[in-house]
Amino acid sequence: MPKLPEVESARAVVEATALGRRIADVDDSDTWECRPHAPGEIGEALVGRRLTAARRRGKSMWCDTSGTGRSATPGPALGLHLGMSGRILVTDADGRLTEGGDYLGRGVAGAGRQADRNPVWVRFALVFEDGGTLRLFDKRRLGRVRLDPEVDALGPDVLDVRVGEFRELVGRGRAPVKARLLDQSVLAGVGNLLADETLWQAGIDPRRRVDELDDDDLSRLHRALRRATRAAIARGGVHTGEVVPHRGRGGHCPRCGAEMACATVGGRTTWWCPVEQV
DNA sequence: AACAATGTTCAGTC
DNA sequence: GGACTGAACATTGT
Repeated sequence: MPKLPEVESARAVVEATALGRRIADVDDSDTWECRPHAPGEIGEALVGRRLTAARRRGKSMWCDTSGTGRSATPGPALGLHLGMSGRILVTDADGRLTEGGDYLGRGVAGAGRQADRNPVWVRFALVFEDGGTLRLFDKRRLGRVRLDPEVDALGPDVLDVRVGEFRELVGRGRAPVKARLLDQSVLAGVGNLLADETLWQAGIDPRRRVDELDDDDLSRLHRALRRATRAAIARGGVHTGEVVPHRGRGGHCPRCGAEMACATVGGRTTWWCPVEQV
């Protein structure tokens, strides 16, 4: 379930395994995943080019592309949004995974490592001249592939904002604090689970309006967000959080044992500890 | 078998 | 008119 940490892992894999390989063919036939492009449009723009960089901002990821043999002018960027269930696999000429080619990265034996590789879930693919591939598996089909994605509308990446800027961005307005954390135009990269984990660690009720938070609240929130994000990246996913596994009916706060509360906040299912989060 | 879940987008409301 | 809310979207697991 890709959130920022998974996207960062995928980006690192693409950077390590897919750059510099000449694109010989493109499967962009899935018109939903590749909307609003027509079939063949992405292929036409990319064949003959190479990926030159893999970038990420929040949960958005994209690759820069090189010129072709004829022209040195760089090609369009290739946006690869993983949505909710997207995974990227890179293979070599023999069809084997290139070293590190699983988005989970090294050393993480996540559940579904094999399960999510059903061929029918390949929604987009690059075929390299050397016979290898870069494939986007996306079970739930909420991902998106597009040329020159709009990334300017996104706020700064979670890990790039320091306390001062964080207070300024998050403290503005009067939305519930969780809704603000989820707003990608304010801060890029926080998903539903990471928001819950962060608020639990900071001891803040997700329904609190941001204009009711003081500097100390915002500082704690900032620290908790950085900590939760880095931990999730290091461990290979948001699901490794401290409180995330206790979301769900009958769950209890892993610190105080109180029964977790549940409501819709910011349009998303939200779980929190009604005792410690105030 | 109906429904919850997930992130983004878009239409709508205040 | 900016800030905010809620539903739609596709698909699958429960």
